[in-house]
Amino acid sequence: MATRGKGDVKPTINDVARLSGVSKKTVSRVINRSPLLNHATREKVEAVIAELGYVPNPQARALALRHNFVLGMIYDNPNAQMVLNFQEGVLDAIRETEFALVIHPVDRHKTGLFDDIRKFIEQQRLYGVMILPPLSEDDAFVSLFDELGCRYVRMGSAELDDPAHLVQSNDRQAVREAIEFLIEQGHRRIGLIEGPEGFRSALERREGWREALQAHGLPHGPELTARGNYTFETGLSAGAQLLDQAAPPSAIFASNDVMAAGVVHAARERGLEVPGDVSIVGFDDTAIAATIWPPLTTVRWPIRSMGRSAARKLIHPDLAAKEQSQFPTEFVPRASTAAPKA
Amino acid sequence: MATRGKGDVKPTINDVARLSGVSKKTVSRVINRSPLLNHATREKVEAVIAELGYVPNPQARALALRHNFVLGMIYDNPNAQMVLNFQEGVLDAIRETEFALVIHPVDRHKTGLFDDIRKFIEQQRLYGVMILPPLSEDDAFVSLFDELGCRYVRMGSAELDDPAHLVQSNDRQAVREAIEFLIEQGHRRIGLIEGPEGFRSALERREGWREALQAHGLPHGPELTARGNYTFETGLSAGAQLLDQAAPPSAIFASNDVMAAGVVHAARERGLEVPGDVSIVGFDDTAIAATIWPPLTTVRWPIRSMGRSAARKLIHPDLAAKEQSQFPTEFVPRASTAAPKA
DNA sequence: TTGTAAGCGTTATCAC
DNA sequence: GTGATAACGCTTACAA
Repeated sequence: MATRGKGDVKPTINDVARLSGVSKKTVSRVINRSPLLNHATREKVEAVIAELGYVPNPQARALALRHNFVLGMIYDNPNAQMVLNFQEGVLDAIRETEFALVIHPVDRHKTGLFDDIRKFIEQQRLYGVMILPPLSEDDAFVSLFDELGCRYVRMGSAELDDPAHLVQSNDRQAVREAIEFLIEQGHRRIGLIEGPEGFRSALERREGWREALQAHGLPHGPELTARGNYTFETGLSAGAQLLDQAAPPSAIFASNDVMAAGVVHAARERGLEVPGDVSIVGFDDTAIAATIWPPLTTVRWPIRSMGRSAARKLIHPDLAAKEQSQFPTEFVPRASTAAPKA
Repeated sequence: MATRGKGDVKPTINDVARLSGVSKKTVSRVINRSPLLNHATREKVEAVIAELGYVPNPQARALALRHNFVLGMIYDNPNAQMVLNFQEGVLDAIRETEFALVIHPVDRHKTGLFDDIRKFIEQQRLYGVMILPPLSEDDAFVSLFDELGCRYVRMGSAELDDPAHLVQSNDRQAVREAIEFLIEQGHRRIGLIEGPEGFRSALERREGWREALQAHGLPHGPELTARGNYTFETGLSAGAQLLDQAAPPSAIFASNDVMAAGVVHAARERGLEVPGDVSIVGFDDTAIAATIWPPLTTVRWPIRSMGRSAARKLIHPDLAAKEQSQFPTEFVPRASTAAPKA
């Protein structure tokens, strides 16, 4: 294995030490930016490092330091696009750094979840982890991270933790604004496709819907809601449930884009025009929002920015508390909404 | 950092050796499944390992072995869903193993791409890498991997390498079958939205289209083709180009699903019914295929299986050459295709 | 079949 | 400020 090619003997710290006439330890000090170091010595060593093209061996450092320069991403999410967007944000942040990203999807319904995560962190000697909803909403994991002495950042839809350990959106307010928009267009019966039970995002989005309707004295009873689990199929069936009523809503807010796409299908299957007969609003602004017909009015969830920030908070723990931890959503009106017919 | 909690001193190989009354080396032999080992000794050591809950330290192994138990995934792809699917396949394969996955997106137009990849492999001391199209189509990378003594597997749309280093689909044949389907439905003018220049997949899919039409003596000239780059927007504009002609095609094959979604939009913008006025076929069968309206007829690209197999080939190099390296596509007829009107 | 000694390339300790 | 020396936890010679 690993038959390394030609003149491929990479320089080590010993080579640098020898050529610059100092000890290993001094070279190590240069690498680790130790403050107590003679300026001249540092420059001399840095010159040799540059000349040799020396790069410290991460495995050796990991062994000595007892941690790797690796960030972990832990998730169990039905929304693939969200995971991918977050991941891209993280990669934005670690580009040009010495850090790498290892991803660790889990099944939250499986027994042994805790041991699995513990093993992952201990084995990889992670520098820090990022945890995505809905797992991030469970404080028990935080205890685990603390016990393992592992930095962490949670992503969530509400204020789950202090700013040093959190990147969040304000889903409740975002949905409130979306519903206000529908009300201004003249809608009076506005349905809700709720997300899965136990998801904080589902709860926040539902409350946003409720608060807006309540503030305007509009109906928000259970006959106007149906539950899905963030998949296309459940959006389809929940949409059907709402549209098949005697007095169907003139607008429907679905708690994410794929479910909204399902509602569009449900409407079409019934010969209903979107937005002519029913307006539809989603949440996420993932790729499908602009891809389906009609283009979907939705709320842009700044997942990529959150991923970027989460990684930065882990890499620079000193700045973590100061850096932004709340990320604004943006309402994106497209063609799936219009004033109601009559 | 890394203030490790309570009674958290993890057992090392020395503890195991001491408690089982053998040398470190013998324990090491047990861990590495050395064949020349007394059965009784092995059992004794394994008992102690189990009792202690000992797990070898991967960082120490990495240092001694000069490679990590880490697989790398290198890509630069406009198709996020494809990347994610492949990634999930890889994760399927490494679950329950000691391997981890680190992902490494790159920009193929950036200078220093080679150095970037070289650095990535050397730094992480990767066990092996998987490389996705279009990068995988460039033999120059193979030379790099060989030079670095790094195992690799390429993913592609045609026969790019020997089976030990390849997971592939046969896109040409897959498209040929899809076009045959349209011809059987009665279509005579069938347009093509081609993928970006320099992509082998784009070429193979175009040739599949051309071969099928040629075999049936049907037109396949440049007036029936337009080029996109696998994005929604280019699908939209290329679709417009085809549909705005004096004699527009009655069916259009788009080289991937998102472009097909763009064509659907282009048709709608012109008041054309899908599939009434124009049938549309995509390629990939990613999530959006079933999500858009009407549900998209497409070719299922077995990306996840390919990812799974790629990882397996890296982990078990001895089996790599024997394991399947060609993965069958599947034609998925849905509602976006029908017989032409007149 | 098993053990001893010497690395692997870094960082930590503690003198000077 | 800087440098010996001993870790870190494992594997690879090479012996026995």
